[in-house]
Amino acid sequence: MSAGDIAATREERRPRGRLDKRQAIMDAGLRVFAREGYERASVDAIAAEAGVAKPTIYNHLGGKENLFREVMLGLARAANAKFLAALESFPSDPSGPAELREQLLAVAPRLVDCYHEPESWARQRLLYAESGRFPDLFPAVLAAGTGQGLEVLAGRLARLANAGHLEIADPVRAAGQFLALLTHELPGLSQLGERPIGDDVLAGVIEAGIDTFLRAFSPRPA
Amino acid sequence: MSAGDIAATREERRPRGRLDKRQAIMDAGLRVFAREGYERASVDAIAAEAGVAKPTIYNHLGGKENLFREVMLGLARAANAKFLAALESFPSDPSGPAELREQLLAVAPRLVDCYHEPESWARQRLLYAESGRFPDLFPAVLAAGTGQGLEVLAGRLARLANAGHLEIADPVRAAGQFLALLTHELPGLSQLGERPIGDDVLAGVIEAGIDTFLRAFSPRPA
DNA sequence: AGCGAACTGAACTAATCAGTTCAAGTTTTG
DNA sequence: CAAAACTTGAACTGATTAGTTCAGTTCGCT
Repeated sequence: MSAGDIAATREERRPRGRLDKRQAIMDAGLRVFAREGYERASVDAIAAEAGVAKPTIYNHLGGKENLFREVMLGLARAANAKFLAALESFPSDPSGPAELREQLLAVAPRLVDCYHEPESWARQRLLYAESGRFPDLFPAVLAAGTGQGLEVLAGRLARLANAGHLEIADPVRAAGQFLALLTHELPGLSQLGERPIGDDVLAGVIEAGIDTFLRAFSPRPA
Repeated sequence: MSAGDIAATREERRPRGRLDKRQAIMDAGLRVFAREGYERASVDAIAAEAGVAKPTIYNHLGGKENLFREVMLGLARAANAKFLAALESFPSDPSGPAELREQLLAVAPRLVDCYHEPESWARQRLLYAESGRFPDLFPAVLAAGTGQGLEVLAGRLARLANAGHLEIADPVRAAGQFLALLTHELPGLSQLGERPIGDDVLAGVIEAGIDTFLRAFSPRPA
């Protein structure tokens, strides 16, 4: 019972059944990978943190490499879902420039949040760290994650342009620039996610990004 | 002449001299760290690739952790020097908007190059990967590297604003946005440095970034 | 020449870890 | 209830690694 009571302090009741062992393993895998990195993360540590025996990991996920891949793809899918949900409140028919700015300022924090939450930092850092050893991971994560959101955002911008609220030649590129303007300071400010950013600082970054974007893409008076 | 020649140190006459062992170790360390990551890189492999016995590494650099730190700081310093050199040809007194744009388009590839060369990708990826285990590394690399360049670029922008060529409220923030607009597509396009980017594609990215920047920060007609 | 410092190669320690095996226990299901 | 499937803990293998030690070699310098 020496290994058990460590896990028992975290989960009050450990169902020995085989129900959601897989999800528990993936959750623990994410935590340990994020904390230690791929190489230093030991399968034993993941098993202990998941409250599961080591062979169970091999039963469900086949091994460390596959577990890592599944964790990363899960992160990408979750991030994409959250990003798309945030895009739901993207302005689609503002009454004028002032309302457009207001609505952009309202939705931007939700979009930036997608880049600033711990899972996003973990995803990005593990991706940067391990895309050398997992060459298929970067395209896969991009496809399941940010890539799709960028396309949808581009569509939203194109609609605004079509309605005369913006002047955009290349919506996909403009969407990338929009996100870059909103997020480029985050790595430095948050020390790659290891330090919180003050709400006022974040609001300043967002406002500056939105204003630069609007100055660049607002229709010019003829 | 002896410090830079890494390619020849393989099988050729190996100078047992004591002078450039340290640099050979750091060069080999960079290569192996970039190729394998910190954890997977073995000191034996670095010693072999440097053409040096293992104890020599411990004599010169004290151990794996310290070697890694030195490699990262060396990368940051070199990147900073190259960035500052590129900034020498940043426009300082253009005759008008057209020449300003032309001069920006001329200097931008040199700046973008600083972010697109292999050492830059290695630095960024190792920094993202290991800043959890080396918490002091991120601030140190930022201070020795990008941080300084950003300040200098901000100064250049402020001079342009002061001369009436641009309208900039916060030069440091504008400098960050300038670089973000120029570089935000690089990770995706180059697969974190593992694939080359076509010159025409890169030129398109640069032109789009410059144009967005200029539309946002050009003086408005009163 | 010759002294002292640096370098070498090789072996050695102590530790870690991925993945496997197995006997015994538990859950699910027919 | 009973068979089938899953889980557990624990031990074990095979391999790798950081860091150290040391006797002998080579180099720089006077």
